[in-house]
Amino acid sequence: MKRLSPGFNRYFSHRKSPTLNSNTFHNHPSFTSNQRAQPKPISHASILQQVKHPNPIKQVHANIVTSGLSQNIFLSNRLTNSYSLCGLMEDAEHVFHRISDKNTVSWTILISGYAKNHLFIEAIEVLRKMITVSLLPNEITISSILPAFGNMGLNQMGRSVHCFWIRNGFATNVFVETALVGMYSKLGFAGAARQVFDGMSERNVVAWNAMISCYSGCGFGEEGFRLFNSMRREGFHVDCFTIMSLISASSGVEDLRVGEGVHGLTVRNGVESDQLVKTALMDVYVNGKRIEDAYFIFNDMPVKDVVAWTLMLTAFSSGQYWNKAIEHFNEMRRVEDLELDSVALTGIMSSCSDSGALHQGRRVHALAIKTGFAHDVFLGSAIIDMYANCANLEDARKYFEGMEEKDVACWNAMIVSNGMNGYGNDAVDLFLQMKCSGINPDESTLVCVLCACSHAGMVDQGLHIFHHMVRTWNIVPNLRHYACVVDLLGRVGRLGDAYSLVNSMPFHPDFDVYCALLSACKIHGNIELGIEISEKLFQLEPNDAGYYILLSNMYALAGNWECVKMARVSLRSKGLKKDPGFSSIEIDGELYTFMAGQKDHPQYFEVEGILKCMIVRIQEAGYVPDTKSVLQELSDDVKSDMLYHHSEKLAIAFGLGRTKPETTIRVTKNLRTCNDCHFACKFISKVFKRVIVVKDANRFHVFREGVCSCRDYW
DNA sequence: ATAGGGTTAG
Repeated sequence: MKRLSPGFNRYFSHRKSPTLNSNTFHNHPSFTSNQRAQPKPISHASILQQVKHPNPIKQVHANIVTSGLSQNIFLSNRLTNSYSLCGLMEDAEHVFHRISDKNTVSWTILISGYAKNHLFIEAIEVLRKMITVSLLPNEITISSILPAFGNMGLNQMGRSVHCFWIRNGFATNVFVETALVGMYSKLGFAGAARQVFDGMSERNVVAWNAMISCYSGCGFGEEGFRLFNSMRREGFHVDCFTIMSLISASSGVEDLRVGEGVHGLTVRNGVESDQLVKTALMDVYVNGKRIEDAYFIFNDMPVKDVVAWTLMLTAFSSGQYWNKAIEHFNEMRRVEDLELDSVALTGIMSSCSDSGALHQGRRVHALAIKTGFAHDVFLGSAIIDMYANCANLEDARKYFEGMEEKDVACWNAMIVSNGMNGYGNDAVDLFLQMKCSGINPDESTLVCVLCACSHAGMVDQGLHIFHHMVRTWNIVPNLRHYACVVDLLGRVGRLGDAYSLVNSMPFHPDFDVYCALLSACKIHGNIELGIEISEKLFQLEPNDAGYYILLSNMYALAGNWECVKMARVSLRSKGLKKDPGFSSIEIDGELYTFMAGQKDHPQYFEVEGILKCMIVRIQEAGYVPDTKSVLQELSDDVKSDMLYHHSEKLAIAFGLGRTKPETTIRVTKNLRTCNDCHFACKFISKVFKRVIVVKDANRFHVFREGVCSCRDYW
């Protein structure tokens, strides 16, 4: 017998210090009194059962071969299973193929192995081969293959296997039925899942959990909670899987009290120490924008894994605490034994993208290269997005062209990047190239191309692509697409066409559609239609601050200050707040964020003088404050002062003071930039001989020598 | 030998 390698030791987690020599198998704790009858197979098998890492499995494998036991079907099956469990499907296949008389168990192990490794097509293929050699799948084979149909959306195949099961008159089996519930749940057929569930003669916790998670996954969270109550009435013990399903049921509910209730349940059922439960709870609070509560749970975790760290990172990023996100990421890198993965890198990359932090983004890109993740397509699309969002289309393009593998998301990111910069023709070219390279456009592609056409005023092109994609790519247009087309038509002034599209499309118009129409009304001065749309929006969602603002802005444009006041008062009486506008600028790798009128900003003393000087200089060059941009009834002096303190101007003034002459100034704004700031930026670029890049919520504006890249069309 | 759970981009 060959000696096992010393590395074998550390894979025995349950044994403190096994002495490893050829006697190990015989000394193994699971070794029982029948050792004399069949000593070797049992010891090999029991070791295989406990070992979860590739190397010791290979050792045992070699040992089996050298002991002349390779034809033992029981051992070969176990070996196939061990390889499958640690993801080595090639080795599993290898062992499987050497079994001369494969039985149902051998086939089932291989099928379940592929399914567990999410190789569903392979799993189905093995099942097909199994049937061709005239072996009938048993109840375990069936429960192993069902998830494959669910995950692949293979509705027909799943149903036919379900029929096969019934036709063959197998006795009811809780595993198969639970797997059927899971399959129908993944396919989105909550009704079919419930039918199976109701027909079960025996139900265990797993079956209840599967049904509850089905409801929460299909968006029927309340039904999930109702089922949970029945489950408790019937006396079933709640485990952490139940809690996980309830958490995901509650994360769809806006009312955070539901989430808090589940948090309480978690504590009462003693599963609050589970790592996954904690992470899921963090997610509930993150979704409810209660980042401090999430942070509390995070800090309370005795062991923080990379997922928890990453979730916290994206929480800071989504809350626009960008510096905190960067700080958190740096902290994360210092944690010992915490390996960064592509998800973590993608998280920080998209944070850099959202904040316009180009230097930080470059650092993360370098880190991605160093850690070998630079070719991950997920991270790749985030890298493209980051360069493009930081007004660096050239680097986005360079990276994109160097990519070995591009998926549809990478193409979409590149198309949208061109669109945001106003390069409509390039965006359309990319779209055509994408089709030539064999990548199928998806629903987002259509959005990206339509936006690009819209920004560039390419109405006919846009309409053509819309109709073409719907006809030949069988893309079913959704509300987002209609909003893009409304925008496309509205921007160039075809308000009538836009309006009749809104009335004839097969959906009730939503926020995006009305907003597209409304902004067209604003651009083209159709106040009457604008007020009509604003009121519709207002009725749609009377508790959203955004709609009050829109309505009041429309009244302001019409000069109806009475109505403006009414809208503002009702806004305040409901205690609603609108999202404040802010602009950020990155200087020496640090982000500075300014809010409009924020005179208590730590850098305000530094900005104040430069700002005053900047305003005077551009006024000399012909700038006049556009007081119409202030949508409140105030004196012109007060209006001008408000305009001078818009967040973009504060950030630009700060940038002028902190950077060398001729350096490009890049500012990122969370909302759309106003008319006055746009007007002022042209003068600033000319007077101070600077290129100014303003990224607003919509697109890029590159101001150079008094002209903007958007050609005043946004 | 069999079923159910957390993070990321467009």
